[in-house]
Amino acid sequence: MHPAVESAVAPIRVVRSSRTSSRSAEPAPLRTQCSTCHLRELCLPCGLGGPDVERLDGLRFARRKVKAGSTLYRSGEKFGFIYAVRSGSFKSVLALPDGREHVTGFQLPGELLGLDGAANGSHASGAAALEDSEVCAIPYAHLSDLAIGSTEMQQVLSRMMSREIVREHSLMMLLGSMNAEERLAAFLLNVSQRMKARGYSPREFHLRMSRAEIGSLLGMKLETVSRTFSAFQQQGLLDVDKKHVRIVDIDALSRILEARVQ
Amino acid sequence: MHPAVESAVAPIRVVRSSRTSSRSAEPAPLRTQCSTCHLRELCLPCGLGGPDVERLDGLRFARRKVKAGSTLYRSGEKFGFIYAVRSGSFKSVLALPDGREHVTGFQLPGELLGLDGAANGSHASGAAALEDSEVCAIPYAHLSDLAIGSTEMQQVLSRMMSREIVREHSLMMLLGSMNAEERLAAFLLNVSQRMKARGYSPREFHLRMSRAEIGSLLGMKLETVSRTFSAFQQQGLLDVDKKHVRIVDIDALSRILEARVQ
DNA sequence: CGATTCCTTGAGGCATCTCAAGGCAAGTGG
DNA sequence: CCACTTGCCTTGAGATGCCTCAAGGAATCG
Repeated sequence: MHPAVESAVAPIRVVRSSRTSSRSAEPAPLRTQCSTCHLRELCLPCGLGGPDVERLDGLRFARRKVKAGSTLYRSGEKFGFIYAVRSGSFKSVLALPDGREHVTGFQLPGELLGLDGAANGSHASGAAALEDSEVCAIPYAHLSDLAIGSTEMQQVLSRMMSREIVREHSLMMLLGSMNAEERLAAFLLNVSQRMKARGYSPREFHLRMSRAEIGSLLGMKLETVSRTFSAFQQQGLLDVDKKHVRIVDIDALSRILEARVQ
Repeated sequence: MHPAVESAVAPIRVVRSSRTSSRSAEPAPLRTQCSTCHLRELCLPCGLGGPDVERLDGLRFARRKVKAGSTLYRSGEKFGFIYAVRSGSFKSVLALPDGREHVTGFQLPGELLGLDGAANGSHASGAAALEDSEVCAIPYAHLSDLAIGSTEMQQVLSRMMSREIVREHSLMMLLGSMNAEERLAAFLLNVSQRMKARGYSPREFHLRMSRAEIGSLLGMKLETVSRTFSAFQQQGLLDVDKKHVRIVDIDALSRILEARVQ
């Protein structure tokens, strides 16, 4: 990732949608209001009513830019914020004592980072930007305060956490019982779906992460990731050029999973 | 653990604090109060103050017995409760469409079940008792209500969820980058530690789950689990007799992990 | 323009899976 | 009480999918 990653790659830009531009964005200092954010529906898992959003607005979250390759927070760091990706993308990593790391997830705009910190008051994993990115830094204490008065807000908070649990469930599933092709197919379909949810093409996208990072997430070596990409291309499922991926036959890709999961 | 696990194993009983015995426990119908529960410190992750515990007591959670092998809830079922294991033990499983299942965790007394249900209002995984067991059924809505008034209660809730996230992190780590011996060593050390936290011997215990279930959790076939047990025994690390395990050389077992995780 | 990073591909090795057989313990019915 | 079934565990032998090691190419960066 990082500096280099962009390369001659995709022009597909991340976020940046319609209604943002005119107000509150440009001359704004570095604060954000949820009510005017186009990622609102993605960040706040469903049904947060008007009054609650207004209260959220009261907090006016600070934004924070993160350069490609630099970290948003590190493993072991004190937990104070959860972060919502505004633009760009991140990886979550568990650091091993010896300096190696294990990727536990990639985050796209509208997705949350840092939820694991609530367990002990310090982050179990770290997060690093895969490209120049921006986040909303949400003070966890403030969020908790808001939740004290509101069932809804309370539930949103729980739902966010629970979602993370469910997400990891399926990753465990993948790591525990799939072969290389199934893993990569699952990964690609997952990315595809998330891109779609963000209004991008589900059939064509740029992976901001390296083969090694994909491998780390999926529990395989980078060579195997590369070979599996090649295999998919040969089978006519994908069109791959480095980090640019076009899904040619999404049904066949799905069938790879169904074959195993039946 | 409890009833059965004890067997020839550890006599060290769990918590059992001072003020418990005399009141409210015996003739109780099938309701429980947290304040008098010896698993309190395990269920409620740290620091829930007096007033909050009192409010919890007001809920008087229903108990529920679950026969060995029967399910507490199934994947897809409507989410209404979270459960705290009182006695016995459980497995959490993700059901695959074809009927097979993947174990995502084992729960001991004082541990919680069902947290994944908050994401969508229905359980992503199911839970089944590994032996005759008993749980507290905690209505999620009531818990949320309590949390509305209390920062502390609110945080306990979040902490419980976050813990689950952290727990799954390490399982992903295991599944993603360890070999068979490391996986089993990690599993055994984890069980050992949890037994210890419950006042049982960390060196000798009964595994209530089958080789196949351990394998499912750890991402290996039952034969490999069996072979790895045998290997550990030959290396003088364990004394294994079916489900009864005695850890002979816990340091060597730890070193197996450190070798990889360095 | 050399250094660096990342990706691809090949060849061979090994860890784990697959398939198969047998043992042990508990439960069941005659 | 014994024959039989059933479920679970163990162990062996062979197959294989992924890893390891290695080399080369392409793009980026300073």
